[in-house]
Amino acid sequence: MSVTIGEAARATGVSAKMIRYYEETGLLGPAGRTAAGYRVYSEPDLHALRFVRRARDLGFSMREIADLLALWHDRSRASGAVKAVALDHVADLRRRIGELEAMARTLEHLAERCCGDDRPDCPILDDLAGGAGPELAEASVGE
Amino acid sequence: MSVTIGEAARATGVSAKMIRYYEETGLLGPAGRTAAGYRVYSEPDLHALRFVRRARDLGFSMREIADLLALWHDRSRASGAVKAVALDHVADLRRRIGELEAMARTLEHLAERCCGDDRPDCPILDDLAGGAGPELAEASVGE
DNA sequence: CCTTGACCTTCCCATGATGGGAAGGACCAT
DNA sequence: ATGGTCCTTCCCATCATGGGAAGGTCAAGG
Repeated sequence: MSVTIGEAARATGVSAKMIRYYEETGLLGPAGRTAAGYRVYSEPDLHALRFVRRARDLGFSMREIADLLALWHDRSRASGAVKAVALDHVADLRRRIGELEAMARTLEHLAERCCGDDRPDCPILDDLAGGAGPELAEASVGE
Repeated sequence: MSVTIGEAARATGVSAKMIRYYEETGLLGPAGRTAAGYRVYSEPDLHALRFVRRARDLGFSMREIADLLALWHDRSRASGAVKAVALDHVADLRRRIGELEAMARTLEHLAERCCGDDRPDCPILDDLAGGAGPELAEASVGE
């Protein structure tokens, strides 16, 4: 019925280190203990660990996961509240994607113009050194 | 000709904190000092700081920036070496973009199916709780 | 000359999520 | 009883950045 932290880790894909950390920071309540002080996990505990694991896979921060766990445990929650958390997170993901995309595009443009052979001339370094630089990134984004 | 760290920070967009950190970690050589121990920066120093700033804006890690600085200072570098660093970084950016994109798509699919009103039923929480979950993310990526 | 305010110095601490590893106790099978 | 595998707590590192304290410096103005 109850398993040790190592078994819980294997069963949920959350490392023992992280399980202790989640407990320490209050994301999860304190685990049960054996007489010898070993942590023990029952089925509902494993369920919560899998929940956290899945939320982390979706990129939620621990703060957001704490909110989601509270909503999960609140049977009278409004689904709109959950949706709001999810969509906020999506907006954050989209923003980060946009930033990375702008960087990637700028670098791809620069790399295209770099012959990439033994000669030292390099538009990439020229850009970094402040040549014509910063505007290109903006232009690339809007393109 | 020479400016203090605060002026260098304003002139390059790199915070004084970070300028000291770059020096401490060896990314940049030790700055000159006044008799009183104040750091002083000349035009070439500011140029290097702008280089670092621009590279960070493009998402390069400090390790990569160290490589780029070395290539910049090496007048007999092969542009192919610079291009390789840049394209490695682009590949890393693209990989991260793909991961975030998969998360965003999964969440958007789940949010679409969530009515988002006062009722408690919520496919988002159902998914996190392990309902039908993990496969959906994979499917979304390949879609 | 002295004060005031803006600046500089170093040093320590925090972030967020994760891993590594040491020292020591617990448990189980032989 | 012994060895191997687990558990416990505690400390440290990551990566790049910021906050802030305690104290020295400098320039301007009274």
